[in-house]
Formats: sequence, structure tokens, C-alpha cells
Amino acid sequence: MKNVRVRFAPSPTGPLHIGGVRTALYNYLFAKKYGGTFILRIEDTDQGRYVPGAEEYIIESLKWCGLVPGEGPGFGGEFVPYRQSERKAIYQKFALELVSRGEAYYAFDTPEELDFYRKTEAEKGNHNFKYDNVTRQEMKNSLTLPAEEVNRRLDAGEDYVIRLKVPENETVTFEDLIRGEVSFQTNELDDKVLMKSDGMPTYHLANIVDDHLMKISHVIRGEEWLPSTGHHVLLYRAFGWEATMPQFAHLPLILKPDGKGKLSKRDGAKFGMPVFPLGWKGDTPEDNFDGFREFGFLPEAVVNFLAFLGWNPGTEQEIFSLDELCEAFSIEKISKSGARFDYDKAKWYNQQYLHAIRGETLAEMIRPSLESQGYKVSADYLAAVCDLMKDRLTLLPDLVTQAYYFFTDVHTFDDQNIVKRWNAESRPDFEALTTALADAPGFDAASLEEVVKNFMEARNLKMGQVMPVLRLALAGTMKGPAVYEMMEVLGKERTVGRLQKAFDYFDTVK
RNA sequence: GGCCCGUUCGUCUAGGGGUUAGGACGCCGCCCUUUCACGGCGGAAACACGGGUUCAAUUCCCGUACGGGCUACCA
Repeated sequence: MKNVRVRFAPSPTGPLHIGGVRTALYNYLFAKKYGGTFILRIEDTDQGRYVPGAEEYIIESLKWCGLVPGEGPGFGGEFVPYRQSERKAIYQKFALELVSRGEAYYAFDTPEELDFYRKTEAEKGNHNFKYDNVTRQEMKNSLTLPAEEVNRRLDAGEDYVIRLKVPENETVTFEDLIRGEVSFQTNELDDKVLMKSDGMPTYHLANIVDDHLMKISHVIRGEEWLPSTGHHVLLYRAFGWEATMPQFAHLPLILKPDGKGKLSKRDGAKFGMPVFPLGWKGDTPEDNFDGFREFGFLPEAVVNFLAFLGWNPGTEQEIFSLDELCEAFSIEKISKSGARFDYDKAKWYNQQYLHAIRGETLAEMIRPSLESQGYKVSADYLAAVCDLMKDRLTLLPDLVTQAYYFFTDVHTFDDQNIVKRWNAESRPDFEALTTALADAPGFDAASLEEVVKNFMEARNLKMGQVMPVLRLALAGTMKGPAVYEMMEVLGKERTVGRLQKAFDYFDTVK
């Protein structure tokens, strides 16, 4: 495939949600697979919904995921600007061209009039009023009004919109790369507004004009756009651009975990999971969200998880780096039906990536949150702890909650288990063992194991009598890494100190 | 309501005219083990329904049901 140019075209109306990230991902993968270009275009034509900071958020999110655009705002490119609000004049010119070709027309009906019209129609039992090839004949537009009046209204600066003049009695058919042939009857299609009365284009116009001008080869977008694709094809025709029209691929939606509707930002709070890549601070507390990053996900895991929500390579490989995904990706393997958001699966992916990570790398990721909690540790020490813990983690913050005792004194003891493992006669043995440990030739796991084993043999003690007590004394809990390794990482001083202190405490537990 | 799209284990999915319908998550059991995890092994678990077409249909066609999307001077 040559000259693949795809775009991700979000609207800066708030944080980019995870479905958007997946759309961006699939566009990116497709571009990379064929050596093409991944373009970011900001569709900010609705000034009413514009949210400051949203564009920066989108870019930061894409970067976090490793999906860096080849062209876009801040990324340069042949077709600047990539922000639609800065391309207003272009759309006006093309809209006027459509009017002069008779493919579009001026309409003067105000939103209030339209509302009123819709309401009265509804009262008459007609609940699906459309501004279309039949109703336009009784509305106020350049098709029904005399030319002089149209000019008079235009000259007087009256508000107007430009609408697409959808042809009658035709069938629009196009080939969707995912769904196959899809067709619409033009009589079912309404005369979509192309230019709003504020002089801004609607999505439909801006989208077609920009995709054409920016030489977009494939439009990969969410399924919510499928119903308006009929209009889009009509628009390409009206402009005479049908020969170079991009190919369409409509992605299945990401659904709520319970399958009832598409995933929305409210679902994060409802299901206790992230639905945004990065955290977002809105104006109200309800508008503040933690993202996958804040929950403790690695971007590679999020990307891998997202890639598999609606696509799979057809092999049994589950773990893919971004590069591997680029290589394996194909539109034909995208599924047709919506995929529920499966948070357990997302966590599993994270766990897999955490297992594979190097202790040092993990250490640097976790350090900021550790320091914010007041723990200060050396790089080597932290890396050693990470190596011990990483097989036990699902989310990054688990390290601090599960292994806090590597960074400070044990503050919570599992008394129930202490009672089971410790009694009045235990003390002499464990004091002797502590001394033996303190005198160990080396404080590495292997030496310690030997010391403990010799000790047990000499005193005729069993593994189950000794190990749990040591573990309880060092960590306070029955869970955790191997005892010898824990001691090695903790070091002689801390190990011995903790044991002595713990035994005093154990004597008091009933 | 209208239009469009969809439907394989609970979930994500592979597959495809004749298969013991495969994998992964989750769940259960066993093994490993000083604990918790990891890991290994095993288990329960699916072709929405009805008609065609065919020697044969879960697979192709048509309906129905169900689900989802769209139905704005939002994207």
C-alpha cells in the first residue's frame, strides 16, 4: 500500500477517553505498518464545547502511549494549520463553492423555529422530523425564497446556515474495510448543516475538506460515524472528489463492563477503574479523574490491552510491544462487534509487563511516589526490593502498600498467626538463631540459608516452626518474598534489630 | 419510532460447510513452596432462535429476537 496517510481527529472537549486512545492507536498502527503518516488534527469547530487544556491533554496522552504524530499542531507538516478553528476561511470558501454548484443552499430557519417545528410535528405524531428533500420545500431557504429576498437577507447580515442539498431517490453505497458494503437511501438522509451561523463549519464539512486537502488515504474512526458516512460520500461527490475519496474503516465501540452502552467517563467512578489515559483536573470535584497512569499502569500494558480490544493477530501470542503491534496489525482482523471494557484483563496485562521489567527500571518509576510518602532509599536498595516484589504486583502502587516494611519499621503485625507460631518456649531458640544470624559469615541469601538450616538441624527444629516466625518478625505478615532474600536486602543490622524487637512484641500477643 | 451496524464460553476472541469448536482473562482444583505471589498441570464454561440452501450448517441466505450506534447550527 502506498502513501498511507491517516488522521486521528479528536475534539478538545475534555480528557481523551480510552476509546479515543484506541482509535488513535489503530490509526498509528496502520500508518506504521505501511510506512505511512499518522496525523493529529484538532477538530475544535464547536466553540461552545471547547475546553482549555484538552488539546494539551490529548497530545500528552498520545506521547505517553508512544503514539507520536508525524504531523499535527506542534508537530509541523505540509498542511498546516492542523487546528480546524484556524482553517475557518478554507471551509467558507468550499461551502460557497458548493452553493454555487447547486449542491448546497442557504437556510434562514433559526434554531428556535426549528425546535418549534419539531415540537408541533411531534404533537401531530410525527416524531422524526428531518430537514430533508421534502420538508425543505416549506422552510425558509434559498430554494424556496425568491432570489431577491435571499440576497436581501444575506446583505442585511441575517443569520444563516449552509445545508447540503441531499439528492432524491438515490442509493449511496460505499465499501467499509471492516463491515463490507454499507448503503443508505438518500431519502432517509437529512440536509445536514455544513456551515453554522457562527461561520464555523460542522464536523461533516470540515472533515471532508480537510481529509481531501490533507490527502488522507484511510479514515479509521469509531462506529458512531457510520450513520453519517452516507452524507460524507455525498459530500465527496458534490465536490467532485469521489475518485480520491479515502477508504473508510469503522471501528466497533468499546462498551461498558456490563455491556449496556458505550463506555463513558462516568463509568470510571461507577466501576472503580480508569477510563482515561492520564489524570484530569476539571472545574469541579466530580470532574477530576485519575487515569491509567495514576492507577499505576505502564503505557506499554495499556497499549497492548487496547490493541486487543477489538483486534487480535489470529495467533496465540498475547503480549506485543508497540513495534510488534505495528508489524502484526491488519484492518481485516478488526472485529465487527463492540467489545466490553474488561478491567481484569487490563490488570493482567499490567502484571505481565511488571514481571518482565528490570528492578532498576521499576525502581525509578516508583521512586517519586515513595518520596512523596517520605521514604528515602538508595537506588540499589530500591532496585533490589523491586526485583523481589515485581512478581507480586499488579499495579505500581502495590509495591508501596505491600512492601512498605522495606522502607520503614513494621507497623502492623498479623497477631493471629503470631499466636499460632510463637509460644513461651520459643524465645531461647530464636534468640540463639538471631545470634547465629548476626555471626553469619556473609549476609547473602545462600549463606543465610545455610546458617538457618544448620541451626534447625542442630536444634531439631522444623522449617515450619522457624520460617514463619522469621517472616512475621521481619514483615509483620505471612505474605511476601522468600525470607532469606528479604534478609539479604534488609541487611544484617536491620534484620537482627527487627528480630530482637519483634520477639519482645511476640511475647505480649495473646 | 426511523435508519445503520452487530450476535462463538461470564468477558476478549480464533475458526470455519464435515473440528474432541482452539487460546486468553476471570473462576475452581491439583502440583511447586517457609508464606503470598509467579509458574506448571487440569476442570467447568460458547456457536441467540426459526426457516431455508446442502448429503451435511455453528459456518452461506432470509427472517425473528436481542444488543449497540445514529437520529443537533456536538463531534
